[in-house]
Amino acid sequence: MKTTILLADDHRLVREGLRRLIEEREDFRVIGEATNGEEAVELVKTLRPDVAILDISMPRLSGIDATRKISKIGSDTKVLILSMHANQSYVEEVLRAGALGYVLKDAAAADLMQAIEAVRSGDSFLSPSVTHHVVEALARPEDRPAVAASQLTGREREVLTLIADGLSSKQIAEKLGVSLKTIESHRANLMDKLDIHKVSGLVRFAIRAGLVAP
Amino acid sequence: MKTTILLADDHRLVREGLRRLIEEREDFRVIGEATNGEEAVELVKTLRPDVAILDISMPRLSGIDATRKISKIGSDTKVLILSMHANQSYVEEVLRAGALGYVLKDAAAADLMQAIEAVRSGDSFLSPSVTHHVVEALARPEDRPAVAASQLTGREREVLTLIADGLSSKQIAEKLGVSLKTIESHRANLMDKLDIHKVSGLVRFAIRAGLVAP
DNA sequence: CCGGGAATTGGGGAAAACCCTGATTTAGCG
DNA sequence: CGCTAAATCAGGGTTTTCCCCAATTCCCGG
Repeated sequence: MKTTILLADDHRLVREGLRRLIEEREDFRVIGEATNGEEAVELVKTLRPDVAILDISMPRLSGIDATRKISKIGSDTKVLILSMHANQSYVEEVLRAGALGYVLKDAAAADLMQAIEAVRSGDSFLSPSVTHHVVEALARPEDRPAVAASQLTGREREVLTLIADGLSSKQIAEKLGVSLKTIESHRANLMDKLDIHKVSGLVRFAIRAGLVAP
Repeated sequence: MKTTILLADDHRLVREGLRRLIEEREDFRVIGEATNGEEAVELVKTLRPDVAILDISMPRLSGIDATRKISKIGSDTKVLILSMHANQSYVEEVLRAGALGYVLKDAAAADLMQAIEAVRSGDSFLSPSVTHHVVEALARPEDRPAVAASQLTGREREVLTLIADGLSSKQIAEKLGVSLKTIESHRANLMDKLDIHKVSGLVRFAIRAGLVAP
C-alpha cells in the first residue's frame, strides 16, 4: 500500500518540484495539491491522505492554522510542516497545533523522505538542524517574531496585518464592520502583548513575522 | 549540445525539486548548484553555464546583486531570476542589473522551461503575470525605492530613517538638536515627495530602500 | 450546565501626528 | 549679484494614535 500524500504550497514551481522528488519513491504517491490553507483543509477532508505536507506560509490560512483545523476534524492524516526559516521557531507552536513533523526547505531530499515515513507511522520528525535551533530558541524566549505573533488572537493578528498594510484604525474599522473604538482596543492590546508601542515597530515586526511583505 | 544550467537557491529542497523538473528535459543539464549569491558568482566564473537561475532572495549576496556581478565579468552566461513576489519594483531593478528573465515561483514548470530556452538564446522572458505589473510600475515612479529615495535631501533621508527606527518627531528633534516644528516640516516634505502619508508606508519604503533593516 | 477567563466589543481624554500657510537664513551657481 | 534649494522655525487647525477603563460574548473545563 502506497503512502498517500497531499502537497500544499502556494508556489506552483516549488509544488511541482517537490512532487517529482517525492514520486521518485515508489511507495509514495501525491494524491492532491493545494495552493492555500483552506484548500488544504478541504482536501484532507475529502481525500484523506496519509500525510499532508504543508508550507508554513500560505495565503488565506497559514500552515499553522490549517494544522489546527486538520487536527480537529479527527482524520488519520498526519501533518508535516515545511518551513523556510530555521530561526523562526514556530516549531513549538506547530507541534502544539498537532503537526508531527517540521522540515526546513533547505533540508536534503532524503530528510524529507525520512520525515514522511516517520509521520506516516505516527512518529514525529524534526529536521536535524531544527533541533539545534529549538534548543537555542527556548533559551532565548524574548524577541521571537513568529512565536510572539502566535500569542496574538486571530483578530489581533488581523488588525496588525492591516496596520502594517497602511490602513488607519478608522479604515480598519470600516473594513471589518466594527467600531473605531474596537480596533483601537485591539491595537492597544496587541501593542501591549508585543511590547511595541510605535507603528514603525509594528510594521517591522509584521514583516519579520511574515505577516506582510516589505 | 545541451544547455548547461547553474541553479542557485538557498533552500536545498527547492533546489533539488527544480533540478528534477529541469532534468526531465533531455536538452537541459544542471552542472552546478549554489546556495548563496557569492557562490553563484564564483560558479559562473568557473563553470561558465549557459544559464544561471538565481533565487532573488539569497544570503550573502542577493539575486539582484549577484546578477550585477555576473553581468560585469563579461561571460556569456544569461541570468534568469526566480522570485516569490510579482512585486513591481524588483522586476525593473533586476532587468536593469542585466537579467534576461524573471519567473515567479508559482509559475508552471512549462513556463520555466520556456524561460530557460528564451534566455539561453538571448531573448528575454517575463512570467505572464509579471508583465502586467511591470507596465504598472513604470507608470508609477514613486514606488521605486532607490530612485525615489534619492529625490530626498540629506536631512529628509535622515529624518525618514529615524522615523522608521521608531522615534517620535519630538525625540528626533531632541536628537538632532532642532525644533519640533522643523522635524514636522521635514516629515511633511518627505511624505509629500514620496506621496506616502502613513508611518507604515514610510517604514516599508525605508526597508525597501535599504535605509533600515527589517 | 454553569462559572471564569479570554476574546471581542466599546468610551473618554491626552498626546502625537498630520496639514496648510508662511517666514528667515544659509549655501551654491550661472 | 540675484536666484534657487535646503534647512530652520511658527501658528493653528483637524485627524489619528495611544492609554486608562468597562461591558459583552464565547468557549472551555469542572
